[in-house]
Amino acid sequence: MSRRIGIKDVAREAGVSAATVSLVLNDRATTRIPEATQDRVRRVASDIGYAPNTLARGLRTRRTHTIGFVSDRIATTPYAVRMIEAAQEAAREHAHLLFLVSTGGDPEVERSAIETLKSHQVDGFVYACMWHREVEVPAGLPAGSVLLDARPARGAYPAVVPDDRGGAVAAVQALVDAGHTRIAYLDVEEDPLPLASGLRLEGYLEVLARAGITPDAALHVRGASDAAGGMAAADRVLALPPEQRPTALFCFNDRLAMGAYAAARHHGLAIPTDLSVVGYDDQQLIAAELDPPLTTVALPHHEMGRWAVEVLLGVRDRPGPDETEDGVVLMPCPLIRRDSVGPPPTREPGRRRV
Amino acid sequence: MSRRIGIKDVAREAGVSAATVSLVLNDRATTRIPEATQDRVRRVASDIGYAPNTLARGLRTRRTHTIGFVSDRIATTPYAVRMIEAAQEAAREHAHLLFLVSTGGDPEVERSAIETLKSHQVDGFVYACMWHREVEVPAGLPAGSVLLDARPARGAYPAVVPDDRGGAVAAVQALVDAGHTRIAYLDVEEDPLPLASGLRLEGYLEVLARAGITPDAALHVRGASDAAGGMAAADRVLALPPEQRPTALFCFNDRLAMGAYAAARHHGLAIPTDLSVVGYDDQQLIAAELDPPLTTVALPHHEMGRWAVEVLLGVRDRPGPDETEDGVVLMPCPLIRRDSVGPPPTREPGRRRV
DNA sequence: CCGGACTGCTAAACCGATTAAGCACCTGCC
DNA sequence: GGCAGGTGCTTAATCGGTTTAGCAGTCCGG
Repeated sequence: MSRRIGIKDVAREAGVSAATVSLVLNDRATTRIPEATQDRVRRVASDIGYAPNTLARGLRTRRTHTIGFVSDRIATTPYAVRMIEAAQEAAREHAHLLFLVSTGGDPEVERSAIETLKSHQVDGFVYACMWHREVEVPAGLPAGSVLLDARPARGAYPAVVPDDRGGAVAAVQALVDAGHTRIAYLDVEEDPLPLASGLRLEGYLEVLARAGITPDAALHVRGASDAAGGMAAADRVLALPPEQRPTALFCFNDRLAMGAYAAARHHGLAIPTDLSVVGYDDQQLIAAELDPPLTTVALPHHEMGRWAVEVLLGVRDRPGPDETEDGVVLMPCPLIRRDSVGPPPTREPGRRRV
Repeated sequence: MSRRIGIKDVAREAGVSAATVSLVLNDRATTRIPEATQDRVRRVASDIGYAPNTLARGLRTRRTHTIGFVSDRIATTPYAVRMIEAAQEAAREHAHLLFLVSTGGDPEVERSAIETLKSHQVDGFVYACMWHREVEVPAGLPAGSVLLDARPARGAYPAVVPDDRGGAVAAVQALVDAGHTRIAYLDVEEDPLPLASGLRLEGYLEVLARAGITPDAALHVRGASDAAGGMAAADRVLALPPEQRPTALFCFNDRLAMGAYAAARHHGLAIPTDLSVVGYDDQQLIAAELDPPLTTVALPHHEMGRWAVEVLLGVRDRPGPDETEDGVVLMPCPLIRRDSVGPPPTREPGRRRV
């Protein structure tokens, strides 16, 4: 193959200097170069199929139009990937390219990935987690990097996380609004507890308090973060004596909710007639497929991913202090209403199904 | 911030020329430069924190150590993302970085993404689909680009797709081995039909033929690609008269299988005692969470992703013609044995459950 | 007719590396 | 003493652009 077509070729063909071509194609100092010349240059450029070499340009301008997106994992939880998709989309809208690196959470890999990206002269970094976490920002991550689904243990970085507390408030409020007063929280059991666990608990308690409902410790149960754990946990609260038994379940996530459905079935309870259930995460594969479809709270992965690169590129104003908590912005988690919430049963909590 | 540390700084500090530094740090022409000097250069480089500028190097050497990964989507099906993860992992192992672009399948976006990536001088392209498809390779995609989960409609490109037919063979064979002779295929209903649908049907029929089982057209049913569709389709075959009713279901995917579980429940059939079920895709969220856990066929996303970049980088030999079909390599789909397959019921297909 | 301002460009340095060509010095041999 | 050959580097060109400074030429006012 012959040499790539460069700015010089355009210059020669158009009968001007390379400098002029550069000025024209970058709309620089445009006043000084007459339209006629500009048109000619542009015509020639497109005729001979000129394409700029971003490398060369970046070398000179020190802006490469690339972003390093470093993430602990990418494929753990299915929908967190939306963050990446949204980040890439936002990057594309602003003519940037995303370098994707997943480190598996290994600090050494992380460090070396950051160095590599720096040597590629990325314009900035997004440091993402696939779970809402507090992170020790890796040494070497430049100031101004933005944190995604992570809050910095120390240091000031723009950061965005889901508003787990607000999401829980919306979920539990929906239950209260439907008339429930005995609402259980099927929490997750993990070591260490995810940040979201405590935040959602706060939201849960906040709504109860506002509604004048005294929290019942027996209604806060924990289970492993899967359907089996959800089933076991739900089973415990559903086995309580009738007057103590909850009429609604707020589940830490959709998998627990899936287990709760199974437990409800075993107890002969129909959803939402006898028991209302709200999940969290809005995992389509579960939430939409369950029978009945699960009312749940969605994680704003898309919005967060977009936010991160827009802030990084400076095309979105960083929020004022009122929108943030300790400097990290809380992205709202919308309640997705489907069919698993209804009013509490009026009398006996339902008859057995066959 | 002061200027970046460059090769010249190392040169000055070590008392040699920039050329020497370059030669030493790249282990070039090493015979001509004495160990003492080399050590000194390397020491200085690390002392003053020299990091090479990959852009400058790439400009000169015409190798940027970057790969363009362009994909129709990234977040549609959760586990397909593993392809990206594996591709990135393989790239990292060979000191390459991945530019991730998702185009949403829009040809115009695709075209422009490819141009952008070219202007960034990527060393090569992976063109990926999130579903096994035949694709019209976009104009502008250079020869030598590798196709991932896609087979080219025309033109010769290295390409890898899952061996859907082989996966179906494994699945149905497991059923036959368990003793089943009446095996239904719960196929997907979509327009157009995915390639996988036909291939898995071929595998299904192949096993039946080998086992001397005459296929029963009534046992090949289609449903929408979700739990509801699976339920409806399963319902149809389970409602057949006892002597025609299948004792095992091979499902196009795990979501259909999930629906089949529900249908089985409605018919009072226990899995695997009364009915055996095999899925496809191994979507953890479904397959592992179902009760009982679903035996299914896994898509080799990880292996395919890795294959693509290894072939692109020339570190893996392209397969001989025996491993391929029309020049595209078929990556095996392993059967994941869980608990949804058992021998067919001996007499009556089970009593009603309470 | 001269000087200043404006117009329309170009020359050349620069970004940070790689690399081909070659220079200066030393040694050894005839 | 002269020359070949080896050693240990350096010089300078190059990759493909951007950008600053400034050069010619023209116009215009005085």
